[in-house]
Amino acid sequence: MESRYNAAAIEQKWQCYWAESGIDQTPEEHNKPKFYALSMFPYPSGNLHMGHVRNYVITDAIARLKRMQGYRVLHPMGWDAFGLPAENAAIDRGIAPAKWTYQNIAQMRQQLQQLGLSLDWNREVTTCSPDYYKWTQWLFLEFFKAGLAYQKEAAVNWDPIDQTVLANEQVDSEGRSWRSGAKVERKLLKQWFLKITDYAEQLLNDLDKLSGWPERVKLMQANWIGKSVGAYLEFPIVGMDEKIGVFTTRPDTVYGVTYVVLAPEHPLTPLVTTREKKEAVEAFIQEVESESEIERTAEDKPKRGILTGGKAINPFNGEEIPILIADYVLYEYGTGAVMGVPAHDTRDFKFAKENNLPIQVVIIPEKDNKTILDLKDAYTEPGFMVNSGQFDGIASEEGKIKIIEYAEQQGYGKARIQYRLRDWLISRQRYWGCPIPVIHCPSCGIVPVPTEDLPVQLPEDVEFKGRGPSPLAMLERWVDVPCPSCGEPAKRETDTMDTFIDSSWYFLRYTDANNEEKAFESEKVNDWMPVDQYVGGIEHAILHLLYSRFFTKVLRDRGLLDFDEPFQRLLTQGMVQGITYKNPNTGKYIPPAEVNPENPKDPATGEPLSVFYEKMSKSKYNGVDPQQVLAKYGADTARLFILFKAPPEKDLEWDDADVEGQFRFLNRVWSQVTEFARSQSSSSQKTNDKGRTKPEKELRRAIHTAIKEVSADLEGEYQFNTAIAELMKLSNALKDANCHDSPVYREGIENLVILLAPFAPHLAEELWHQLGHKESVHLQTWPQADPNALVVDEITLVIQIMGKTRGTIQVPANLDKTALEQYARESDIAKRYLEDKEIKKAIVVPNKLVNFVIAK
RNA sequence: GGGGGUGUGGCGGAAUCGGUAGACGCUACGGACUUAAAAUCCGUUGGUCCACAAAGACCGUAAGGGUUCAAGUCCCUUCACCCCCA
Repeated sequence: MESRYNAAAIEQKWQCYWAESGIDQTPEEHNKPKFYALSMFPYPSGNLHMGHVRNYVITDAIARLKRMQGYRVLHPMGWDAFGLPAENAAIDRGIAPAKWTYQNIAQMRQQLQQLGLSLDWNREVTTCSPDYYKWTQWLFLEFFKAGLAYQKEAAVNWDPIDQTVLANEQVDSEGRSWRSGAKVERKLLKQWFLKITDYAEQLLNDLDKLSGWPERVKLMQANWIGKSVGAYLEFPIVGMDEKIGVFTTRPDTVYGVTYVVLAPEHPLTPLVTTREKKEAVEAFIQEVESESEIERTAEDKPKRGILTGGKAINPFNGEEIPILIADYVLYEYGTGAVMGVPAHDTRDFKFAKENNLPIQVVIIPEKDNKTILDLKDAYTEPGFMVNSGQFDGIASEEGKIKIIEYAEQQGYGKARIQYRLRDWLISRQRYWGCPIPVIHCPSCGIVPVPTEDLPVQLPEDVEFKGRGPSPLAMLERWVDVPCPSCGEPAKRETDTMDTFIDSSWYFLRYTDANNEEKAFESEKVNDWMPVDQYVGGIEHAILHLLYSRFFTKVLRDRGLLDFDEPFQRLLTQGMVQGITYKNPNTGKYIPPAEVNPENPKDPATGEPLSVFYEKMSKSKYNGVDPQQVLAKYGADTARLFILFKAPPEKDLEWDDADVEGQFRFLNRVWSQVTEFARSQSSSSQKTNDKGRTKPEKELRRAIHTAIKEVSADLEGEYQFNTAIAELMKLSNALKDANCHDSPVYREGIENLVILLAPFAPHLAEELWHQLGHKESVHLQTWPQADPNALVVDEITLVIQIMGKTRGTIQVPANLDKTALEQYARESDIAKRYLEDKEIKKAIVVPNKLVNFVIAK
């Protein structure tokens, strides 16, 4: 037996033991309630960082707790393994993406195992593995069959030097490619989309079912979906049969329309442009083409527009109004055209002022006060309609309905609900992703790859040059295939899928991870799902979570599963921040190793540095490597520190001194328990259970208070920080107790070890065995507080005068109000303050306090 | 601009219902042990005042006001910071 706490030795020992005994595998018995604990799976970059550690430690503590509380727990792990970095490694270092990825996975898996996570590795899921992406492809075809996957022309970010499509995040804020530095262009290409907009209403409404989600995440999703209720109105073009359709949330302002704006890419643009304006319009379109969407719509940028020379008619009043094109109107959004009401829309107001367009007031704040408003800004509040023909005098809210009714009667338009949410563009012109399983046939069109031919495997003999189109597109022997339908020569789709597709169903696969016949067995998915507790970063608040919800609803409608929402409860953990030193004058970050923390100065210039906590990152030199922490203190200390330092959803400031503090605590527990274990083996245990002494009663109360408090802290919200504080109190109470040879002391020691097990699993296991137990501590039942032990016979009564606490006295518990008031009146404290004062009334809170109100 | 959130000692953070503000930990300081140091153990640690100590008083949860016997907690106003949307 080691006499000192040797984290490295015991952690290795028990990790081996757990692996051999299979204790972390998902139980199959169905007599217990299920609990599905899930962490967001990592991208296998090769190195575990503190953010990962925090994520997985939180989920593991929950999984271990739930097992002890009698649940059968599914707690799996996998890899979000497709993505760009693997291709960059291929380009920069000549290593095949698959090889690079699998190497990283092996390394990270090993790092994860050192944390002592109770994961079922038999259910490991790797999205780049053919036995996973076979089913990603199969699911894509389910979407295709349902009419939810389609191709259309869409503007993409095009790098003219590398001749490739870029994702938005590969374009910097100045609109340049991260790799080539070229100014990114917008180009129309045929792209695959998933029709998430068909589910917009459900995705919005079902947010109400997610009571276990943080409000702000739900709010972010609702904003992202962006439902707006309004009208679709049509403006006939002068001299043509065509009409310009617009969406507006303010049909009540339609009499104030003084112009119409088309997106430059709008198909009507060339038709409405007059000969005189043609040159200018074409030049403008070219200019806009080179701008990114962000540049075009940024609020602080001036809105640029140009007259096309064409005119439209406002069907409500028959007025002719000019047609413009402008950069801020996007073709992909809404109808690609907007009506301009400068008097009542802030953006239109600015645009009209900048472009000298007329402004017509049609809403006024007060009904009969027709004073012409001197508009310094748009009036966007509700009011009453004026200059609106037969609608004059109507309140604007009512006017919206009236205008829509009228438009429907006259055939000018109709009510419409519009969403900000757009269909999900899933095409990526890249190699390291899941191939889209369709074949383009000159005679049959788009033909899905037959199920028996799945997966469409990624070819391995591929060259990566770093420029040009996707390597897949250049691989003729892979692209050229016979059409599955007619047998004639055809071509494979060379786009791969957005990696968000891979992560939109991995949580389903875990429930049946090794199924070779199906993506998953419905019975198993329905048994384990929904995920009871999902844990991950707030950065996924919108996309990943929305896409996963979308997938779930589609698969439900395809009859593959029978629930509406995938994640019952969501915990968004805060960032892990490192101490950061920055020279405020030069803006340079200084590595902490070069700084004296007592007096932080720039080693180069001697200038004082600003010191703060910021998200760990290489460029700021403020990262802490988990490997080094594990090597120095062990996993249990790291786990305890992370859980204790801050509540899980708050940011966590990494502080070595606090890590040290947790290490000390574990050392104290170690000595406390091992000393007890030693004394037990030499001296026989005394058994004087009858009539406990006062110290025994007090210690028992401390023990059961700890059980009660720790359990309460982990119920509902997971307040690990206060739970661990309770364990520290219990340890302190055991230390101060002077009944070390009593059975109550053993009760305390054993409960301390059991309660510690979810947080410091290795140490708890070792100590449990040292106490003479043969079975794992992780198989123990979570203790229940004994209500008898919590009974107190004396309480501390607070005595207040006029609401100010003046002292406390000890009185018997559970006295009635009269008795309490009596004790309080007779106390020295009361006597001192109440001498020759008149007590007007006494407020008594049973078992808590007595407050005397006196005359002034 | 709209919406949401946060603000408590030197620091991280505690405080079911309105009922002893500062649990637990870190830091700092003092002491014990040691030839010495580290480690460990013991103590003190919101501020001000009363020469010190004790006893005590007053102030104190971003700022100001209110409700109440009693406010970190409820209401109003203001400020600062963060996030999302535009």
